[in-house]
Amino acid sequence: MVMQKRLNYSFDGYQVPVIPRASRSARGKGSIRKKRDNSHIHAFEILASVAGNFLHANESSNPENTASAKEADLFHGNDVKKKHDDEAGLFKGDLFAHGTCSEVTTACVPGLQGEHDNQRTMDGLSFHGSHLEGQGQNVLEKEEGGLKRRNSNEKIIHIKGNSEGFTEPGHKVSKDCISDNNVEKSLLECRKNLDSSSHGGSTVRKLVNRDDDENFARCTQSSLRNKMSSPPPDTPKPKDASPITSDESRDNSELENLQRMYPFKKRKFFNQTSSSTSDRGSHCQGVFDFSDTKVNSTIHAIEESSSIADQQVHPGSKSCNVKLSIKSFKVPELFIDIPETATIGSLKRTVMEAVTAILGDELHVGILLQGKKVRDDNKTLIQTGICQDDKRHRLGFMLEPRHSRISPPSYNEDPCYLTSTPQQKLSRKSTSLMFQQGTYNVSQERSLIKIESCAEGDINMVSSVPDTSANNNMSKCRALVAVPAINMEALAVVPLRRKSGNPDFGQRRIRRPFSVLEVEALVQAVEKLGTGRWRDVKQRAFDHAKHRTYVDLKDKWKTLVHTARISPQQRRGEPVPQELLDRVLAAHAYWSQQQCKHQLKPR
DNA sequence: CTTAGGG
DNA sequence: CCCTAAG
Repeated sequence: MVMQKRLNYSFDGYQVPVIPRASRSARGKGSIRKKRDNSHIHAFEILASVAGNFLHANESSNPENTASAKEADLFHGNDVKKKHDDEAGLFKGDLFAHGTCSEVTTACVPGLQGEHDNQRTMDGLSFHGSHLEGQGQNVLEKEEGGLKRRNSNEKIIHIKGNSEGFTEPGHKVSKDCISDNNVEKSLLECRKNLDSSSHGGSTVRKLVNRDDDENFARCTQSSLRNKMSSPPPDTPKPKDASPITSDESRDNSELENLQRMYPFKKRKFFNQTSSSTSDRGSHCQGVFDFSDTKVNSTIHAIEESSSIADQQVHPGSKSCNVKLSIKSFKVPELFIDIPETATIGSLKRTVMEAVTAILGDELHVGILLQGKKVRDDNKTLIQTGICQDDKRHRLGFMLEPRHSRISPPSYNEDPCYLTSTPQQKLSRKSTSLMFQQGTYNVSQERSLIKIESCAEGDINMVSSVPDTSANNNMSKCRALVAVPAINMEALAVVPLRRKSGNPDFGQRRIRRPFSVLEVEALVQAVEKLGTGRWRDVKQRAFDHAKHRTYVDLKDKWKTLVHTARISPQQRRGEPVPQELLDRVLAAHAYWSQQQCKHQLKPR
């Protein structure tokens, strides 16, 4: 693995402009898929194929698996008759034939981290203490506040303390399962490993894909799927779980962690057409800076109209309006750790993601007066002491989870407590993002997350006071984000559905570009199955990628064919290796021909 | 539910 | 990606 120099950017606070309601809703219409994808998300996604980048080298070294060999098999008639053979047969020598997974990396699964030292690589995301409430948190690293890295310095996103719920989905695969020979056996082995959650031993390597749950082709297996998906997202974890060191608990943790793994990269802003930015929901809560209590009227001016302001004015007092102008909300300091080789686009996305991590959806505003949270929504401004005279020194706003129920700190469940300072020990549970069966949803529980200093509590929160405590708190609210140098394209966006709304509330699915790995998997599957069996292709190579429907695959193939035909200059997006495109054309030509033959001479 | 294609 | 006619 190449060590890449990383650049660190630190944002001491991130200004989040107050966005007029009208400006959001990027995608207003479109209908959300009416039918739910029945496939379930699997935390353990196996990459059955190798990234295109690795293909060349591997293919050349292993005659048995060379593309040419396979193609010979595929495109020279012999295999045609088997077109509709049983699936088992199809697994033979195709998907896994291309290259070997020698380049697999290991997912840095929270909870596994530090436990499996034998894992070759632990690339992935690592979040300290933040999320993973309850489940599996016991396995979180307890190291104090630092970013922990495994091996390479890449692909690590570490949110320190404040942000929660983001973990990288670990796509792992046992190397054994991708051995050159006996693919089927390997497959079984793989499944077995997955099923048993690495009972087989610590030698299981995990292949990770920084992408979401997407990229990859995996060892699809229904049994696995069932297993993985069976436990309800909210299945309570055994609180009295045995020490993490036990394989079993580790496995469980692993499963759970994986289940809740959520790519940091998922954005969740733009969705809902008609919702306000602030009610999006967040993974954590932030404290923000409130500028002026009374400023000239600006479009941002907030008069006494909000919940608080709507209250009746204190009887007897002159009803004067309090005008507030929140120029921007400030997000806690963000640390970005990104390779020098990363692109500007990557940096932007990284920052976006970091911000998104902090400002999720379903947020609501909290009011702080003189550092204390004003909990009574029914009080009037004047009753509360917010009036023109207050100026800015006493009023503060903060973003917090919508249903911020602060529960007594459960040190057992919240890893965060292990590393937090007393002030940071704020409720931070149920923050994990999870995949719900059939849909990419963020756990609703995620709304419980908060950023330390922003927690509900009477800690001296922030606020507007431009000095001391605010700064201190701010410094604690940092998010350190490391980003992989590559594959940023794979950072897909995930649709976030409003918890309140009808999930099926028409919404166009977010665009999730295919990664090279996915393309590779698709190509391989199509080479083997042909272009008219998308259902099978899906099952074969994208079985666990619930967000990839067979229609998507068909569409992707269509675009791949198109892409392969146009000049490289005209191509956009993450470049697809020419080798793959060549295969696309070859396969396309081959299967088109087959189709013709079939039509002309059905029998 | 799948395919196949146009949008 | 979406929408849909067809099978």
